Amino acid sequence: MPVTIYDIAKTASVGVGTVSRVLNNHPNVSPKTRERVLKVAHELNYQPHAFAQGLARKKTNTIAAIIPFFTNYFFLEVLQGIQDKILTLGYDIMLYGLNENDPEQFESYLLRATQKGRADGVMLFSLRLPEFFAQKYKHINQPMILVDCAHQDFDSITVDNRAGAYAATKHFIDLGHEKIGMINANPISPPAQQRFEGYKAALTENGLSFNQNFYKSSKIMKYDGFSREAGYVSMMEVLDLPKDERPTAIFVSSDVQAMGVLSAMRDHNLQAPDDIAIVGFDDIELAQHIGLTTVSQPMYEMGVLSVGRMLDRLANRNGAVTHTSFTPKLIIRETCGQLKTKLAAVDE
Amino acid sequence: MPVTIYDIAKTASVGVGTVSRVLNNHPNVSPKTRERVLKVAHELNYQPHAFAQGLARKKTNTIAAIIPFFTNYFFLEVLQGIQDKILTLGYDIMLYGLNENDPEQFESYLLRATQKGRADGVMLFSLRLPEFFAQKYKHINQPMILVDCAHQDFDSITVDNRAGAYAATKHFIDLGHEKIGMINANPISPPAQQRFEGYKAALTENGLSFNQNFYKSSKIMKYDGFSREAGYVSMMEVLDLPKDERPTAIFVSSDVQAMGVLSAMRDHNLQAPDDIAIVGFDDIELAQHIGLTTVSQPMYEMGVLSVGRMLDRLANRNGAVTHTSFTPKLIIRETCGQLKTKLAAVDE
DNA sequence: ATGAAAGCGCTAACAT
DNA sequence: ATGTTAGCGCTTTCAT
Repeated sequence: MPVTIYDIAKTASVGVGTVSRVLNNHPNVSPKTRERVLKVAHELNYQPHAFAQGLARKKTNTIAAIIPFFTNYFFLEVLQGIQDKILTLGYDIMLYGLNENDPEQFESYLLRATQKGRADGVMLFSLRLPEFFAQKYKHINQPMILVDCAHQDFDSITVDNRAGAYAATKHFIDLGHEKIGMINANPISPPAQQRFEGYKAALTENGLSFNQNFYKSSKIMKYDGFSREAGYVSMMEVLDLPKDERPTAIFVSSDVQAMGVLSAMRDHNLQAPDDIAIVGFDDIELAQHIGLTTVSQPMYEMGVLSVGRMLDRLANRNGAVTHTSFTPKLIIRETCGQLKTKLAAVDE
Repeated sequence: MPVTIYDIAKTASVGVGTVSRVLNNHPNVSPKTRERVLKVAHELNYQPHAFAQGLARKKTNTIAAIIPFFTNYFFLEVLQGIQDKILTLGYDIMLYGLNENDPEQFESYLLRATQKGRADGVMLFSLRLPEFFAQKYKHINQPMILVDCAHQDFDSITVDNRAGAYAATKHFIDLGHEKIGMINANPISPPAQQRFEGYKAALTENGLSFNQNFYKSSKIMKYDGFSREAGYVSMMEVLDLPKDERPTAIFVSSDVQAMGVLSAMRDHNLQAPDDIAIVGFDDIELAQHIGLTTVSQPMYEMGVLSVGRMLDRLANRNGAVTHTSFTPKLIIRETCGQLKTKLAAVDE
């Protein structure tokens, strides 16, 4: 039989109110009754009932996290940041993981996460918030933090995709490349769009012109083109070009795509960086293993920060909406090659 | 102001009991009142309060999952199975992710997950259950399912590590290898121990003897030796041997370790399978990318099954404890090489 | 400082 | 078939 505060009250010969007070560190209770109650509580091995507490306090101490599993390492690392931080704050995480980019499932999660008495707030990851839901949501008294996606009416934490793409492309330019291509995911996805813009800006701001032949967007739409297969297919298109019409360097909009790109090259007996230099985006764990130069996002930090934002918001519902953007970092490894003039000296 | 069943009752001119009955599909309510109540509930956009329901029903409809994040893809895939299955059953997942193999954090999670009114059951992944906790837990009326770990007193779902290791080793034998080594994680970990047994059994049952020089267990203890670094260090030890005293094939106890093994080989200008053939274990996503032959576990299925077990157990607390073991499958890719006699014909 | 009692929003037993 | 009421286990106001 589970022990309740009534059991404690009876054994300690006090009222339940007093028990509740000592358990919650309320000031108005004499030191000796406090001590006595605490002792009894401990002896009885008392544990508060989470749901009963939540109901009475009108607070669940739970945060719902809606996360697309298919972002793999991205989500995994962000989640670690969240977990570490939230732990110290006494909150629990309710997980809603999307296996597919399925709008219906997404909506059912959204509904569930926003159900009364389920969670104090919801964190949404890498998912475009449907506008109709955004409107509806604003009337619910429950904060929502957007991570790796944005909407003007909600707090968001993102990464500056444009800056990352710019840095990657600029690096190629600094290395002496002039024929710089890009293999993009589906440009309908905001990150893909932003990365494209960064790429193009780096080109034009540095005296190079954008060449349509060097740019391929994804033909495979699964995961918005952020997939190995999509990268493979796009690279095959590039390799269809006569050798001297090909780009000498390619910025790929994600590391998974870069995997496919590298496979395609291998199938043509080509190597990076010797034949074509490659830079990816994301810095998934794999990237390190294969020496892929890429753009790294502070995922763990983003997770930590998002929890901070959530708690701020929980404490102050009416503060101004904030948008925080992290600047990603170029991680130079092998696949981008070195200064073109030195290339002859490079061996694998 | 959130709408409650009292609001519905008032508007529909019925008692709250009736409202509750129609909302819960109880039989004793006339079709027309049912319809009326339903209509009002819909118009008022009613949502039940999760915690209030839980308190009254003495049921949270939540399952706690304690998962080591550092198992990466293993956990990710299992989690996908769980999520897909649990979704169809109206349960939610409370996530407790371990970032490090930290016993203290583990215990605090265990405590939290088993707190009254927090979750109806807990699923424990890849984590050795401390015996003292197992004893204590048996008195709690809350089922626990063990996944990828085992304890005689609790339902468990595991993979037959021994059989997987046997299959991997046997494959080397079939390929004509005679000097077959193993690079193991920390043998204190049950999976490592079991994989070692399978390796040894395959050797001795097929007329080969176990050679201590060909066997290395992990010197690096982080993650029980299931790490890239541990694999790297162990392989370096192997490569310290004179060339003709080295094994010609090595079974590695995990894919992450195999990554390190491959790096070590690269640093010695060696290649798999040409110089030394390699087979891993786990079939992480990476394995496919780099052509690593490995042993694959039905992770998604295990997740699905674990949820099934949990619900069975929730429905019948006193049924006999079950232990289910999946047989893993050898996935043949490039790093194990082909029949030794044909080797000359192979080119990368 | 402390006890009694009224909620929190729901379910379920008990009347009728 | 339906309304009323007593919990579920806790917090918090209101007396004292």
